[in-house]
Amino acid sequence: MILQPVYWKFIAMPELPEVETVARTLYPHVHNCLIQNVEVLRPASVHPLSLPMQSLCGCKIANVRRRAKLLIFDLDSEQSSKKEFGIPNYLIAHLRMTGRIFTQAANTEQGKHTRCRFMLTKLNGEPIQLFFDDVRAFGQLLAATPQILEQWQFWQNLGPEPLEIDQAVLASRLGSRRQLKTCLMDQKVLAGIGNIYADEALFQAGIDPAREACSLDKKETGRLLKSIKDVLNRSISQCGSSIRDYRDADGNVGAFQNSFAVYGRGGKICKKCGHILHKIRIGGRATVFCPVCQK
DNA sequence: TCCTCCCTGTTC
DNA sequence: GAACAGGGAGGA
Repeated sequence: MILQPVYWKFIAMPELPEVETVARTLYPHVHNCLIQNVEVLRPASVHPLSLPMQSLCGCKIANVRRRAKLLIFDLDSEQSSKKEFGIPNYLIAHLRMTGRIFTQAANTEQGKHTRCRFMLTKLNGEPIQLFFDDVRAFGQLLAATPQILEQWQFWQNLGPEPLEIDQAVLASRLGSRRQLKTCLMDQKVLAGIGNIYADEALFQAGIDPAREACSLDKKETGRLLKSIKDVLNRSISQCGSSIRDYRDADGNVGAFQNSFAVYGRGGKICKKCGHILHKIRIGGRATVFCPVCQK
């Protein structure tokens, strides 16, 4: 079944599992679509290193995939009509907090928070639109060549994908004395984990988020990696079902909240031991943990 | 290594 | 009408 745009356009706070889901569900809608025109409604939503968005005109979307929290459209640029701008190989979107990318009918008007819209045509000539909406306007689009990616420090510094590493790699990434949770959210250490999944993985592993990253022994590192992968994989698989559930929910757009053990549950009862969950700040971010279960 | 800022809708 | 949500840049 192909998910309709209305279901996945409401995903909030996109971390690795959410961006993965957007990539998978967007693919069938935009694969082989030709970019006919681009309208930038908020210039600051285009990354400073980006080629002009107009350079995307004439490019065909060959694939949609994820790296870290980035959504990447691989482009086939053979028919690019705006060669004077340079020819991009990728359109990359960082959704940050509230960014959303979704298709709409060709005659749909832009929304209040639409930052950029793309007019596309499918292989059969049918026109559709691709919207980039972003309430808090933190998200950015980047039309990039491989040369631009070489200059993009954030891209160059991205750590490994957490779903693809083994225990030895994780141990080597956690060598610093910084607080463990800060390290997990650092995209240079691991790519794709944000506040939600850091808290959830640390709870599942039973490890205190404020510990020094380098203080974990072998057993704890193994447990942490298992928990990270489990939380991410469960979310990726639940994501589909949660999104489908959304159809029946009455305006409640927070599809994943129901399965969180700690995130957003400060002051509530720990589902494992019944103790009150503590809420503190680590690295400037709200952090919820169980002082009994997490040592 | 840690803090502040960006941005706006929601909650208190 | 203030506090809060937070990823990452940039400065202390």
